[in-house]
Amino acid sequence: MSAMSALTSDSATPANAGTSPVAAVLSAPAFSPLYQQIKALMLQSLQSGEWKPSSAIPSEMDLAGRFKVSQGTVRKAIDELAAENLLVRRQGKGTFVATHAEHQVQYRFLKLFPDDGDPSSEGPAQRRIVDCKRSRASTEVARALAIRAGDAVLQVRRVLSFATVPTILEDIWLPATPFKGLTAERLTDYDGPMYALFETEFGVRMVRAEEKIRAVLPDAQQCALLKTKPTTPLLSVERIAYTYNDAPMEVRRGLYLTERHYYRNALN
Amino acid sequence: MSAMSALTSDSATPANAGTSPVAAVLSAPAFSPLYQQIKALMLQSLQSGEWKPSSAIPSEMDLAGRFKVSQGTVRKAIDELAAENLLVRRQGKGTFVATHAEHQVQYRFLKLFPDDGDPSSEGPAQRRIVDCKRSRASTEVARALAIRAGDAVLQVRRVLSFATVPTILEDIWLPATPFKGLTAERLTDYDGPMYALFETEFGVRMVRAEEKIRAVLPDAQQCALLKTKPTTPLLSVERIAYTYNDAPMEVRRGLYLTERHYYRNALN
DNA sequence: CAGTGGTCTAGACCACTGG
DNA sequence: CAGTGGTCTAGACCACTGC
Repeated sequence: MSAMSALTSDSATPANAGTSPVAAVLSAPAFSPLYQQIKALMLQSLQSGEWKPSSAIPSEMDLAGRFKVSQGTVRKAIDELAAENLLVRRQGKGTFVATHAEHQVQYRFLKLFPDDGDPSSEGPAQRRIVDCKRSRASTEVARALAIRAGDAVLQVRRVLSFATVPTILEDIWLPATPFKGLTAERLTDYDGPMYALFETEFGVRMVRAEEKIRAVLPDAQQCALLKTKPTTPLLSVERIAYTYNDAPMEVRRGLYLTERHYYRNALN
Repeated sequence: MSAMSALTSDSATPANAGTSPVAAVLSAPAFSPLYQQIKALMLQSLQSGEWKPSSAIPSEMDLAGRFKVSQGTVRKAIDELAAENLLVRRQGKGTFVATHAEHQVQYRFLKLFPDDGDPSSEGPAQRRIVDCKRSRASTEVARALAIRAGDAVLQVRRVLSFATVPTILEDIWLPATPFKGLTAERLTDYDGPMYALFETEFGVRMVRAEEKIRAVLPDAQQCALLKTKPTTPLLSVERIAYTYNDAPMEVRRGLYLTERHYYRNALN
């Protein structure tokens, strides 16, 4: 039964009934629960674009039928995807593909807050695109983006100001191929988080990121753009952002002025 | 049946069967799933010290019997407590109260890593207690610790060095009452994370923390302790650490030298 | 081998949303 | 009202640990 199922185990004999011959031979157990397999299949639907950002995915009962498993198993797969912020559950409405657009929780990856802790107190950020050009990847950028040194990249430089005070200077490197057609105009005209534009215009959804933070002093050019003195220490925030499958899709280096702001982090 | 149960709903009629009269009157629904109530009860056992760090809690079946609910409901409560790092599950062995002692994952709250990313490359940190004295809480410290300004606090200053290079200067404020008896000797002699000592000696377990990070320049005294120049920018890391119940139990201000290290953060 | 946590099922009912 | 996610149960079997 369920001969067409792409899954390892049979629905009539749950959970890899009787360790498979393969597993018995391999030194690595390679045991994978059913819900992990369903999760992997759902990830493919997200990655392939079958399920688009902000749209609803099939109901739990639908998916249970499609995958020939019980609702509870689908539930557990969705639970994990929701915990990773790939899906959003809304009781009574359905389960939706997460997005960087819409919602209050814009700027999900920006951890800089004004001293009073209330982002709304200073209104929306003013964004100025300083530069947007094609260039070639340095060895460092290439390594971070998992491409070859010298490959084409798009390079963006911008300044974010809060309450008219220049506060963030960012240099951004993007692989040229997925982001073909990105221009300064498009960045300037778009009203919303940059990652939302990446989703809608280029089908690239940033899923997670890692940041390395240091304290630095700005050089002359950076001082000019941020209108600071060369003796004012700044936060250097190096970010690598990843799409599905842990594929790096952006390198970003931010310089944060922390005289009236701080970088907030929660330790659990 | 189950007349002795401390829970809201009856095991024969699951999940608040028929919205309670109280809830119908109150404007706030005040609906709480069974597993949340079990979770709260388990939190009490942790908080009261009935279940001690690193020891095993009763098995899921035991708890299910004790609370007169099914194993699945207990499971969901434990799942959440494990996700919050309060419990640790070990298949085949049991569920254990998490601790800052033992295990590789020491220094869970320290996010500073050497440039090569491998904490083991530079060996264990050398710790030097510079000072440990009784004093009175400033208004800032008092607010953070939820005590009154002028209340007694313990103040600790220490320097951490990696590969003999002074790298972290920390000022720590602790409420005097729970930490009565803490001395410089005890801190110096103890071999392990400070939070592990807090657990074993004072029964205070740090559960989570929040950090505010800025870039600063050191003053003369800080320069002397870290052996740096006054023009070397440093990371200022202000931490408030909380025990159970979101009760703040420590304020800490760290100065991190980031010439050969970086503060790592994962964005999800 | 017994005991633990981990997975899976089938079915029931509840809470929430929208037409 | 139908449809969705959310909770709860009862029971079965699997994977892992240690005696």
